[in-house]
Amino acid sequence: MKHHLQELVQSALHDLTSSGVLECALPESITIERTRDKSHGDFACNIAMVLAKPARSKPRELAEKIVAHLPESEHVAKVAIAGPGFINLTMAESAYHAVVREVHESGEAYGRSTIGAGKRVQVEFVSANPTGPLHVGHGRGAAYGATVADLLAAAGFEVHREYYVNDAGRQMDILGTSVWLRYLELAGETLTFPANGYKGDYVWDIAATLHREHGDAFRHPAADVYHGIPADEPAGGDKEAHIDALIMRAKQLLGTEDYRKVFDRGLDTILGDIRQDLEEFGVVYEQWYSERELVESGKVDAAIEQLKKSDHIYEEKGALWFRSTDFGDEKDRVVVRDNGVKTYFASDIGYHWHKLDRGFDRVIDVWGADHHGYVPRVKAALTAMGDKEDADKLDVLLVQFAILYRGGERLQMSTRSGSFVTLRELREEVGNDAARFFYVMRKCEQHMDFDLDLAKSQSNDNPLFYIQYAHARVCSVLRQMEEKGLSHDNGAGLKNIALLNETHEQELMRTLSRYPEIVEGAALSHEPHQLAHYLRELANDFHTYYNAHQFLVDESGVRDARLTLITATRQVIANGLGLLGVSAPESM
RNA sequence: GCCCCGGUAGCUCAGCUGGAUAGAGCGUCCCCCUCCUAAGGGGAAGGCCAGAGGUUCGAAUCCUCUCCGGGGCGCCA
Repeated sequence: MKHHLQELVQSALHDLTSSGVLECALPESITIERTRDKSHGDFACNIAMVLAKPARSKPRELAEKIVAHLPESEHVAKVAIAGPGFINLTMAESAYHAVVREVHESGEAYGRSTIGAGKRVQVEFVSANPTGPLHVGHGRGAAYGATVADLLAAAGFEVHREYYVNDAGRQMDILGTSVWLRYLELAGETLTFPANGYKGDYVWDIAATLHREHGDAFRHPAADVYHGIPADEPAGGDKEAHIDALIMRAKQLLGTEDYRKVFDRGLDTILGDIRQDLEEFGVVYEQWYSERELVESGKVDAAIEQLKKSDHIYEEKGALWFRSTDFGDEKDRVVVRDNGVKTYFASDIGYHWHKLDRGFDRVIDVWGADHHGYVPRVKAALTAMGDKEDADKLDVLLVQFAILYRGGERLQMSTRSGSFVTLRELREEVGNDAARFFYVMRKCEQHMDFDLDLAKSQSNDNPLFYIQYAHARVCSVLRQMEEKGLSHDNGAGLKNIALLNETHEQELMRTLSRYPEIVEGAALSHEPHQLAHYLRELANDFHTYYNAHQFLVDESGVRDARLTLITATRQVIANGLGLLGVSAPESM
């Protein structure tokens, strides 16, 4: 609908320039907006005011010329010039009738577009270290990333969803070592667990499995394990040095092969749990990209070489530094530590370099807001290795924290307090639908208060309930219809569509017509909350209509037309909820 | 100290790529079931858009400064 109007104005402008009446450059796109106030028609165009200055003309005079050249359209009922020079357009009722027809013809595809033109977009999200189960903070990134990806797909982009698995590096070694130490305890050794180790119950579970499968095969006397290890923090030492030494000892005593077995048992268990958790949450990936494979393929080294070649690497205090300050970062960054170990940043340079190499037109990273300081250095590396254009292909979307509330009380989310922290627990408490919906109800850069009681409530305080109820109500009406021995025919409904002349019906049709614009806008701006808010409005229009009018009336023409309208509404609600990863129940 | 995000109705938030009288839900008050789910609907009250400057035909929206919240600034990942 909007695109149609843009074309009309475009054509008028074209006429004016080619006939020499208008002598100035035309803007790339013409802004057509929905009016806030119905007395201004359905759409407003500010083009006359925008062009007034370059065309050295008065806005209203220019508007008159444009209006005079607007091509005829069966869908436009009225054109008026108003205020400082707005061109107000009123659509014919037939335009809205056409929308209802289109909803039924397109079905699940209504709202999808081709504006993405098949451009390849990679969306990388969650990517939590597989050192423990996902917590509620990851949940927001999961819901947000998955929805952005689905919206982009609906807008015609070719989307590649990816999880970057940090299955290499020090944190994973700490996990492996933690598992081994717990295993030793289960095998009967007595030891003091390191302050910096992973203390969650899941580590015990993994250790138990390991012990069940391998018996005492990996057992070594605690005295040997701790011999010569520097003191831990509680004993007045450095917890980092302590755990690093234990990792070294584990590798030494177990040997490469056995260490890998212990390590992989931890990794596979946790990663399997994460995959299952996400899958149950309706979050699926095209690819799980392994950091270990990235490192082993030599891509990280190649990236460092590339930086060396272009003279962006220098050595200082035994470490290798990337001169990121040349590209606007606030300080230079270490890529290889003085002990020869590559930093996480080094892997990330290799990873992002490879991302661009894979030919994506755009690359989106969804990160927690606490990583914001990390953005300039990754962009710096991409610029250093390629050019500014490469770095510009990367969009980093930062997601702020969610704070959980229950009974008006803020929940402590520390692991220690034992109060609920994992995504799985959240899903079990409020359900997948509410979790998905509430996570994306707010802009990602907005700090979010997640009210658990609200998410569970069955009333219109709860926007999700309210939307799902609208869907269920339509289904209920159809069930009632069958009970009355009536039947419904969309074809007949569409033939009688002009009978829908109640204000509530026109309102509802207008809202339905906005859906494609909402999906497109939400996709391009990476803002799922726009869709969530829209669905609330649509549900509101429906509930209002439901209260004001009876659908199952005796007159079959009106009845068919009304049922056609409400089933179209049901379709749009289902489509919208589908994009948010939420179900559309037939009864509640 | 530097950087990022936020500050809009009593509460939670939309609106922010500048547009016409600033919106929604909750809460408060009033009203609506002989009728398809009242698990719903309608209406009212409620605002110095944190503050001060600037840009312009026009600013909640853009720029600068100040104040108040939250987060981040490792040879951690």
